[in-house]
Amino acid sequence: MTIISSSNTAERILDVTQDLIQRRGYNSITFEDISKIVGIKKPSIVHHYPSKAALGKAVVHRYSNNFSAALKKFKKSPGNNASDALEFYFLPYIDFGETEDKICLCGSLAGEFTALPLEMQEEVTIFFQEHQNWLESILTWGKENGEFQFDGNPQITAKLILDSLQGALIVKRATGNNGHVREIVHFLKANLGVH
Amino acid sequence: MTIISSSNTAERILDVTQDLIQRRGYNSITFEDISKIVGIKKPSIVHHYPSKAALGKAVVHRYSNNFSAALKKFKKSPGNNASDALEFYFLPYIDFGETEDKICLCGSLAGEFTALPLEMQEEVTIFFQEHQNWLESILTWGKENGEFQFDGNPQITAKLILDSLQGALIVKRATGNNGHVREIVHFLKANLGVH
DNA sequence: GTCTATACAAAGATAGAC
DNA sequence: GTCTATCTTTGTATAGAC
Repeated sequence: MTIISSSNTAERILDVTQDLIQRRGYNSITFEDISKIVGIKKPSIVHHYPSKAALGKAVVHRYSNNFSAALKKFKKSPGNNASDALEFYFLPYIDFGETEDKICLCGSLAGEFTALPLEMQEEVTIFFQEHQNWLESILTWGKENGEFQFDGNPQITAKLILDSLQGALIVKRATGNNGHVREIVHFLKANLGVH
Repeated sequence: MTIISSSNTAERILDVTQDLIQRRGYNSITFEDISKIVGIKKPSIVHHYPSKAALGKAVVHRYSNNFSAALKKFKKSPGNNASDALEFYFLPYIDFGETEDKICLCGSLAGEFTALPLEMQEEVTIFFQEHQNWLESILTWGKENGEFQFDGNPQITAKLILDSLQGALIVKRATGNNGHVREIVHFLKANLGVH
């Protein structure tokens, strides 16, 4: 067992590809775009990832797993309450919303869902299901301990939060309104009775 | 001035292209895809629309204008109240949500926003701004006459409604949950105090 | 207004040297 | 692990006949 399990280049290819998909989508980017930014030639990408679909799948898989691991870890950490967890969940959306043109990786891919290789579709589906479930568990937790006050059940409330965050990112980018995501987050919190 | 201002083929090209973009996005579709469905050859498309960007712009422009005209007309019609108007607004989203894989045309394009020709970006921007404004006016109307009860101002509430509907469509398609959009619409109405 | 033929560029991918 | 060279297919677009 080696300590370094993958070359630095393989990771950098993932980083650059993820960034490009978040900005421009999957179908419009090419090996040429990626290779120029990484500073290698096209066949070097193929050496690390045998096809564009394989590269795409690796990118979503890493993103989804990193996200899930962070959520799971945060929820289990002692000293955090439901409000902290929700605040933690909002952070990446706020960050993306403050860039010029970045949206959630899976939000970007969901916009082209049916034009995606099947192996990528599967990863995107899992991402949204996990996020719905995690949010539902946080809302249930916060409602039971009195941190949150809201009508409706935690499941549909979780869906509304996820949908509105994903929607906020694409609408924000298309309208150029930099405060948009932050406003939505603030409004969602107010509607849960937290500040 | 002629009664028939464009050939039937030109319209059918728009119809097919719009449908394909709603299902698969802009960058993944080709003249070949469109021509096969319309039943003509590729150069015949170019005869009607000189470039893919011009065709794309024509599609968004027609969609956005038709949508705007319907909204404006409905609001002005005698006998309609704010609740009717909101219900009217939800209809296309519910319809898309009940298809296998269709989302809002502009939601689809917003997902690839920065990979779109500039002339298309401009149309998409206008679409979202007009919808935000129309929703805000409906919410203001309904709040003032007592039809709606909600915290927060009409502007941010309008944004939340638009964002959550757009987000609901992409999340619904990616998760395959057919009831998703209908649930969100029901929840949004409940939170405005209407049934 | 539609077609055949074709130009031209770009894409994903492979072979094989270093 | 990276490169040059190349293959094959596909995409947008043009020319010009019918």
